[in-house]
Amino acid sequence: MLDPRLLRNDPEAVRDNLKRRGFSLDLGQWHRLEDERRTLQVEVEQLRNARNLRSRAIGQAKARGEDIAPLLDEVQSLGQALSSREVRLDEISSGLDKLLLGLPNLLDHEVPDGRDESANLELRRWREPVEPGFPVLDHADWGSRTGLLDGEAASRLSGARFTVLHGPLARLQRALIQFMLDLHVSEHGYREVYVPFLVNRETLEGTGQLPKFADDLFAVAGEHERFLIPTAEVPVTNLVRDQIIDVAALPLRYVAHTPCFRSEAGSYGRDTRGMIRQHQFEKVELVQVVRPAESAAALEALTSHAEAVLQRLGLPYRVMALCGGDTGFAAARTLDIEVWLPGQQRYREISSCSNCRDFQARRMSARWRNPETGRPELVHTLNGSGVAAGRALIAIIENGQQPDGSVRVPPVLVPYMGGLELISS
RNA sequence: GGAGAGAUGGCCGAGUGGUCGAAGGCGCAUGAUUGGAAAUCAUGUAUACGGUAACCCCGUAUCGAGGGUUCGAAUCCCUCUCUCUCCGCCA
Repeated sequence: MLDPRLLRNDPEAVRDNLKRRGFSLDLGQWHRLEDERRTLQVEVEQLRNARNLRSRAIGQAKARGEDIAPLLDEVQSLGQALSSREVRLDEISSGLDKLLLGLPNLLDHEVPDGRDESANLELRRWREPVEPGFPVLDHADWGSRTGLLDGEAASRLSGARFTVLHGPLARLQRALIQFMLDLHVSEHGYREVYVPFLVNRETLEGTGQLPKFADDLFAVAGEHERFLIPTAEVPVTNLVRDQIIDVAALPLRYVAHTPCFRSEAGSYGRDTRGMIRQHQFEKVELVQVVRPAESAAALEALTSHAEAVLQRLGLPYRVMALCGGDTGFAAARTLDIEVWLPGQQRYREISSCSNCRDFQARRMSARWRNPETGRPELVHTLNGSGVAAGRALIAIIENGQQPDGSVRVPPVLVPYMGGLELISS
C-alpha cells in the first residue's frame, strides 16, 4: 500500500510514477472520495464528541439523582444525525481502501523505462554460454527419453501443468533444495524457517497478492477460506505482520523451502512443454526485513546470494534490471536472474529479487522502533528466489548434458546424491 | 469430534453499564539521592486517524474480530476466530 499522506500531498507525483508502469491513476475519483471522507470524518468526530459530552452529563446527573429526561431529549437528535453520517463514512472509507489496495508500489528512480520485458536492462553476466558441439536435448525431450520426467502420468493424476519426477531426477531436486538451504544458512546468514502452505486472506493481502490477483491463486474448498501459497514470500514475509521489531533484531534474514502453487490463469499456451511453467513447483525463497536506509544495499546482497547458487552449480546466467512495465505489483525495484538454457537457446528467469520498501510493511503493519525518533516506523521488506528448484533442475539437465545423453551432476551436489556423478536413466 | 475455561496496555493482572485509555505491579525512560552503583523516592511511559506545517495542543477510535442493545459498552446479547484443560481420534 502507498502512503495515503503522499497521495494526499503530492497526487501528481504518484500518478506520474505509476504511469511508468503503465498504470493510470484516476486522480479525479481519488479527490472526490478523499474530499468527502475528510468532511465526513470531521463531522462524525464532532458529533461523537457532542454525544460523549452529553452522555457523561447524563451519568453525572443520574448520580446526583436529578431528572435526566431533558438531557435524553437533547441527545436523541444527535444520534440520528450521527448514524446517517457514519454509514456514509463507512462507504467512502471502504471505497478509498479498495482504491488504495489496488495501487501498485512506486518505482525506484533507477528503474529503467519501458513497457515490457524487451526493455529490461542487462546489468551483468556470469560465464558466457558455450557451444556444446553436439545437439543438446531440451529437458522435456531428455526427460521422456530417460523416463525420468513423466508428464503423462502427472496429467492422469492431476491434469495439465504437473510433473512426476523419477529416481535420480527426483533425488536431484531434493539435493538442490538441500544444497541451497545449506548455502544460505551457513554462508549467507539466513535463518531457516518452515511455514504453512495454506494461508488466509489477510496474509495474502499483506504481501499484495490479494485483492487484485485472486485469479493466480488456488483457493481451497472447506469450512474456512484458505489459499495455497504461490510463493514462500507470502507466509515468510508475513511473519512480521503486526509486529514491532526490536532494532537489535534487524536485519531479519529468512530462508524457506516450500512448494509453490500457481493457477497460471492467463498464460494458456505459454511454455506448455516440459516443466518450465507448472501449477506446482519447489522453490527456496529468501526474505529480508531491514531498516529503511538499508534496503537498497540489501537488494544487492540478496541478489548476490541467489547468484551464488548458480555460480556454485556452474550455470551461466545474466542479471536483468526490470523496467517499469515489467516490475511486479509490490516491488519498487526488481532484479531478475536468468539462467542459460541450451535446449531453448535462450535465458530464462530462475530468480526474481525485489525490494518492496514499505509497501508490504504498511499492508502488514510491520514496524520497528527507530531509536532516533523513539517511535514505531515501517520496516522495508525484500524477497527473492534463491532459487526456483524446478527451473534449476532444467538448467542442470540442459547445461550438464553429455554427448552420450547422460547428465553430469554439478560437483557441489554429488555429496547430496550419494556420490552419483552422472544421471542417465 | 465431545465437554469445559478463557482472550484487557511491552509483560503480569484488576475491572460486570456512566469522566475507564482503563487500578495495581513488573519492565522501561528521565530526574533526585550517591564518589559510583544497588536500594529508595519523584515524574513519565500505547497505537492509529483527523483538526494542523507541527513528534506541543485538541478531538475520535481501539480492552481477540465483526455485528447488536443503550443517551452511554472492556462490562449486556449474537456470530466468528484463537488459546488452554479433559475425553476421543490421528501422522
